[in-house]
Amino acid sequence: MSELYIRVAEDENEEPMEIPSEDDGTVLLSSVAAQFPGACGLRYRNPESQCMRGVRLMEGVLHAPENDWGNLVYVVNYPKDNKRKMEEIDAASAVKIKRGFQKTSDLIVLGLPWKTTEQDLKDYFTTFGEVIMVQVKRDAKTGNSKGFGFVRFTEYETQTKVIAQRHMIDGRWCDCKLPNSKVHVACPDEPMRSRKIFVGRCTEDMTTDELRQYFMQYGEVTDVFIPKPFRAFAFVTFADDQVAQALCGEDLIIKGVSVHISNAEPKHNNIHQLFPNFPGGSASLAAMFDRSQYQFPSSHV
DNA sequence: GTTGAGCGTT
Repeated sequence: MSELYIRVAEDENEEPMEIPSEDDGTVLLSSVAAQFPGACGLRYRNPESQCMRGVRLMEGVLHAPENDWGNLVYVVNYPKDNKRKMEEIDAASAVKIKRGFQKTSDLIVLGLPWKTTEQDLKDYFTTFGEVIMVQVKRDAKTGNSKGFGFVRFTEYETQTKVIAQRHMIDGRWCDCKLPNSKVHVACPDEPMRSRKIFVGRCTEDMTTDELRQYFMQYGEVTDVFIPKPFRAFAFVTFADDQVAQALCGEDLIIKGVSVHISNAEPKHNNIHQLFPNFPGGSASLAAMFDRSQYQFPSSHV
């Protein structure tokens, strides 16, 4: 109750980082994840038993043991396996890469300050890994930045890391994403397993932040979408499709309400809704789309 | 000479 900050580290022997607590003495999982992307909880060594203990987590809120965080160093938990760290998860996905041989692709960098140059971008992103291309998109006439650009890394691991976090560049928070044109091109012949879940029976008081905080315990959340006006459901997207698939069919309790998790259906399931003038039947078209790398514009797949 | 969600002239 007394501390404004609690000390958190990836490992007991590593340099701890101070994480702010809330007014009621709790700590938001999102506060931890802001410094340790992908974190799903905390643990600590109980001074009496010398055993590791989990910190109580309810709906994205971490509660102090014995109502007092004390002076302990708390250790970050990562999804799937408490002993497994983010690097090891990345290593696991590196196995997939070997199999499917995933190349790196250009990443779009959104939210750049107007003044940021390509040299600035290169200097910043080189701190993550070797950079092979940077671009700042500019108006052809004036030369003014359009506020976004592109970056390409040599290592796929670097790309994964960069996408997973936000970036403070010249005083503004920026996001790096796979460009729309490249989404799902990375693994063309893999069957599409959605990273997005449908959350049914939502109540109107559930906010995107609350849903994000809740679902973070299962894995890294990359997007939360609540249709407006209220329609009693939401979409949550995870970084890992396995996390999304594992939750399907579950009934989960959020803010005391039972919500139902199922697969997110594509928003558009009729080709002719997208291309009303396209000749011929839809069967061959559908087959074509199954094999294509096309992503439905602004849909929730 | 302004701006702030988005998606790439060469």
